[in-house]
Amino acid sequence: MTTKDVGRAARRGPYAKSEERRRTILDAAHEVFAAHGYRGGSLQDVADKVGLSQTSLLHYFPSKRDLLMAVLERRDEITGDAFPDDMEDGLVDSVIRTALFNENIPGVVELYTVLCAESVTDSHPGRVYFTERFERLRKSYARRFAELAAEGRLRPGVDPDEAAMSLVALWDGLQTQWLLAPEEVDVVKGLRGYFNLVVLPEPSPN
Amino acid sequence: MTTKDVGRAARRGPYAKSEERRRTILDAAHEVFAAHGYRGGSLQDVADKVGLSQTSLLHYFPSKRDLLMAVLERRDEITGDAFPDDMEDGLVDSVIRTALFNENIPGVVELYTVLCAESVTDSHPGRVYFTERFERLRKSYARRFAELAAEGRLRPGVDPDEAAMSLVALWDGLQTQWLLAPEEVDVVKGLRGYFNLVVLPEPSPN
DNA sequence: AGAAAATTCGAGTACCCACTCGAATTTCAT
DNA sequence: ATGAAATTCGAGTGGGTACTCGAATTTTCT
Repeated sequence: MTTKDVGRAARRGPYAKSEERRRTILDAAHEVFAAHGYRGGSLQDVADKVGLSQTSLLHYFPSKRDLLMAVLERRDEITGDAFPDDMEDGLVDSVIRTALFNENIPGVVELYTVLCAESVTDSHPGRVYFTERFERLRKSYARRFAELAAEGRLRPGVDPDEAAMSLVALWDGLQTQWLLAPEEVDVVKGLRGYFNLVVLPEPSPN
Repeated sequence: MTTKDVGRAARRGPYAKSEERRRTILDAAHEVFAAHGYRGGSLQDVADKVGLSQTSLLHYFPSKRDLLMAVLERRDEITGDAFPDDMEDGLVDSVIRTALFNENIPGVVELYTVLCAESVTDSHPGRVYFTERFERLRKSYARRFAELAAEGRLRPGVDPDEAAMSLVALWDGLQTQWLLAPEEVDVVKGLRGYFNLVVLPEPSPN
């Protein structure tokens, strides 16, 4: 027997198309939550977008809350920011590259921005996700800034922890302004400006 | 005749307690929208908090949208940030003072943060308010930074417009992180750090 | 005091919400 | 092929939503 058979029932895995269906649903939910927020978006909206009944949707994700959590996990997969450490690039280059990449996926940025602020409201299911995300990001960037400091490439007087906190804040704030006025706000420019203030140029090898 | 009398009707102003009622309702709506967002908060919640029927509430504010706009206007009155120019203080001091003040009114900060991000979603009634607010803030701060630059107190290479955009972004981003982790994030510290990087100390009068 | 206007509310409307239940249909391992 | 599991859905449940309507009550002006 390949699987547990409690009594005499034989469990069978999900069918072939199942995984693809789940991805389709997640993409639709991603759109809906980005456009209307978690509270403003409905399961019916998502089901309609997939071309599925609301009931069938709930077969894959047993509650709206579960759907949201899955969408947030998928967002992490798309952006790959769950592991901001394992880059070979330096801090500056990796941040700028991601920011440039984000310019092409405004929907993902919108989802992030909308849900992040919504999550500070009472008993929002995304609250833990964002709290932990910020904690992780601050720690990760603080380490990178500390490395730069050790190389003498951090401007004297700058605290790595504070720089990390500020970098995350600046980035998020710029994205919010960019979503409201894409023509007038340049996220990458703002981040470059901050790095120019904080990290000193690499010493020429003389 | 003191007022227009179309036909023969004699208009009478609102009664004595009316204005106070309106303020009470606005305060309750402020709380509700901060705690649950615009979409998540209901007129019933607000009415319950005031101790009024939902119908009576709609006598004062004919729609939920109107109520939100009134709340946003009231927020401006509270923080007085509609006129960030007419301060006698310097840019740095006035920003830091406001940030210190905000530490005592987390509810106002929460309302602002939640509604701002929510307003980037489809056809949100607050969208215009926040778009215009950002435009106004960026222009105002850019002028202040330009004044500093004229006095030789802006670090060389720093663009006033970019600094204004970044200051607003940093401030908002710090507030978001502060709401999610008040013990770990210090908004004032982050802002001071940025000013230390960007504006040079006043030349001693020798 | 009397009348009109402002305020209050109970009841109702039409609609949307997340979620459940039971049954029909499709897939797939044997 | 066949039977059991996975998938789908129609119908319903209980509840909430913003908002309307008509009438009762309270306030204010004359």
